[in-house]
Amino acid sequence: LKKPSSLGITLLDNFKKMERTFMTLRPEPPYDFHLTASHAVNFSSRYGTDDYNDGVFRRLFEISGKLCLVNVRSIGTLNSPVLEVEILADSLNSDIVDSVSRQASWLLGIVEDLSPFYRMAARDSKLAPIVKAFIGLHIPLTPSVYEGLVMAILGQQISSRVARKLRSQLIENFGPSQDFNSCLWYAFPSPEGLVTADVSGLRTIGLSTRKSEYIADMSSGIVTGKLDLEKLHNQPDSEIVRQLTAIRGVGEWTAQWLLIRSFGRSDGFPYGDLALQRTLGSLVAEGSAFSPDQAREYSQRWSPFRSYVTTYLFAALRSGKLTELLGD
DNA sequence: GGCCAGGTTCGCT
DNA sequence: AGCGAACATGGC
Repeated sequence: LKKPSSLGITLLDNFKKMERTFMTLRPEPPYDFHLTASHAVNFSSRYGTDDYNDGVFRRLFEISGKLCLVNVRSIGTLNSPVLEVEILADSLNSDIVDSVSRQASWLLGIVEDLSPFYRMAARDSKLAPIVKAFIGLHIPLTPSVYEGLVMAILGQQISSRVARKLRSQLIENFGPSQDFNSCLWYAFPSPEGLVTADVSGLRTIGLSTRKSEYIADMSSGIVTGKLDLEKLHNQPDSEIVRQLTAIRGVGEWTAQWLLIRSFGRSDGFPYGDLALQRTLGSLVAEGSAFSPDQAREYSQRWSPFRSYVTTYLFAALRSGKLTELLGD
C-alpha cells in the first residue's frame, strides 16, 4: 500500500461504492490556510493522523463508528478566505456531515478572531516583526481533549523528532484504518483501542513503561466513565489546569499546552517548555535562556493572548525563520 | 559512549 | 518546598 504522503489528487478515480459530499467553510479573516495547515502538521508533511500535501489537508475521522476521509483546500484568499471541504465515506448522512463540519472548523481554527491579539502585538516591538511574518496563522485544535492529552504525553521530554515517530507508531498500530483507493489512512485511536493495547502493547512502539501506564490509565478512566475530559470545556482556565494536573502523567506543561491546543483558550503558556525558554531568551535577553519563573513573569505583558504568542514563536522557530526575524 | 531532548513522578532531605 | 534520579529513544 502506498503511503498517503505520496498521493496525488487522483484519489477519486476508482471509487465505486464511496459516497462523497462537499461543503464550504468561511474562516474569520485574515486566514492563511497554508500556514495554519502547515502548523497543524508541524511543518512536516504528516503529523499524527493529519496530512498536508499539494495544498490539501486530509484527515480520517471516526464519527459514530464510521470512518470518513476529509479533504480540505483553500479556494479563497487571506482576507476573503473560503475553504472547500470534501467528505468521503462508505455511507453519509446529515448527522455525519454536520459533525465533520464542526470538527473541521475546530481543527483548523476557523472561528478564532485574531484582531485583538494583532492590536496588542503591534504595540510590542519585539513581537511585532514575528507576528507580522505569520499574519493569518490560526491555532489548529485537536478534535478531542483525549487526543491532545495522549499526543502531549507522547511528546514529554523527548526530542520533537522522536515524538513524531512515536505518534505515527501509535496511530498505525492502534488507530482504526481504512483503505481509500489503495491508500491506507488511520484515525486517532479510541480510548477503548488503547485500553485493549494495554501497557505491554504500548511499550512495543518504544514508549517507556511509565508513559505507557499514563496513557493506559487515562484511557481506562475514560472508558469506565471516571474521567470526563470534554466536560472541562465549561470550566475557567485555572480549573482546567487544576483538574488536568490531578491526572497522573499530566503536569503544568501539559495542562498549559492543552489550554492552547485542545481547549482553544487564548491565554495558555507552557512556561516550563525548554524550547520556549530558549526562544524567549533570543527574543529579549540576547540569547541566554529564561528560567521558568522569568518566562512566566515576562509573559504577563502578553496576557490574555499568550496562546497566540506561544504559537507564533513556535511557528517562527520551527519554520527556521526565527533568527532572521530577530536581526533587524 | 555520554549527554540532551517541546516533562513528570517519586523518594529523599 | 526543593532537589535529584529514573524513564526509552534517537541524534550529535
